[in-house]
Amino acid sequence: MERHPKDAADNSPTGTPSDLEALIGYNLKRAYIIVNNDFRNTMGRDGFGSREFALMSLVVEYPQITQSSLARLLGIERSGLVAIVDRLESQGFLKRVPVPGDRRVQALVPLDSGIAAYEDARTRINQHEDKILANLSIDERASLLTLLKKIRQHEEPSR
Amino acid sequence: MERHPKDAADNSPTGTPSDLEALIGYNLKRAYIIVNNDFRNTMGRDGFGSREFALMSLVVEYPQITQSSLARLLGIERSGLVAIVDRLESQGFLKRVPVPGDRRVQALVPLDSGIAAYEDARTRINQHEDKILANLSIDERASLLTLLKKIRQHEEPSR
DNA sequence: GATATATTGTTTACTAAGTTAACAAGTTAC
DNA sequence: GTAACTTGTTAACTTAGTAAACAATATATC
Repeated sequence: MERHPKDAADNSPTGTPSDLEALIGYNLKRAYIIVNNDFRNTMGRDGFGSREFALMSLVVEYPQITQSSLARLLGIERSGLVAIVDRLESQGFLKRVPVPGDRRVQALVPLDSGIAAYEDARTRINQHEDKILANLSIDERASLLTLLKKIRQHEEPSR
Repeated sequence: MERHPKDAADNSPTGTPSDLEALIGYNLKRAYIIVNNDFRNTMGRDGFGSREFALMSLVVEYPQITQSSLARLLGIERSGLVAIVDRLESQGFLKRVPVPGDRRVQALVPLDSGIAAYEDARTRINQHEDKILANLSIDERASLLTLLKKIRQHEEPSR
């Protein structure tokens, strides 16, 4: 009952590898969508989204980091960060603290429950990556990482 | 004048490769964003978006293809396709034609100006891919393509 | 020390690229 | 003939952002 009615009208997948399938950009997008969907499924409705996770990861690694630094590291706009930080703060995962030297700045500090949630997410994400990369050998994973980073060299250094 | 004021407050990038940077998912997303942005810049304000291009590519390759087949091939919902097809039709790049055997279906047929626009986009996209993949050798490109396709094997076969 | 320029966090309004649910019209399976 | 399904479509919604403006504060330059 899963069969699609070989549309009388069209002559779609003849097995020919289309132009499209030879494009890195197209494959990158499709792969990204799969990975992102599995990330969501793995983390569940209430868990970290990928932005929240990435942000917490950096806050845990660099306690007292500034929102502007964070935006630069994550490659997103300062304005976009606000909502993410708001959410994480309201969940009690981090707090904004004033910085002595500069009254414009509010440094982000991870709270205990935030660190715990991060560690927890971290292990679930390892499983998630193991799952989506099940078809790749260890070498292939390393290779993929390297290749993606080579593409990332096209990033504007920090704006 | 491009220097960022080494925030007195935070101890951000110490050169340590963060946890985050070791994740394929994160690198995939960052790479995807770069590629997508360059795609947009390459195609310009009025050119094809990536969805329009992908769709036109398949319509050119499989004239008379059905919207449902297209949605399956592209991995998106039928409902999402409608707006894209509307736009391409209003631009005179393709038309919907009724199909003799099945009155529910409207096959998509590329028009001459659509084929021309596609060919044109195609060459610009080749340049775009050459640009974003400039750091990769021919072998590395092939390898990247293969690895991305391996991730794509996790797609639900066609729903 | 005054003034110009820049940075920080924030709000608001916007856009892109989807999804889900519902529907009428038409088709296929039993 | 009826039940179940497919097709294209609309409408309402969600997610992940961007861009522009702003007040408060900091830095640089004369």
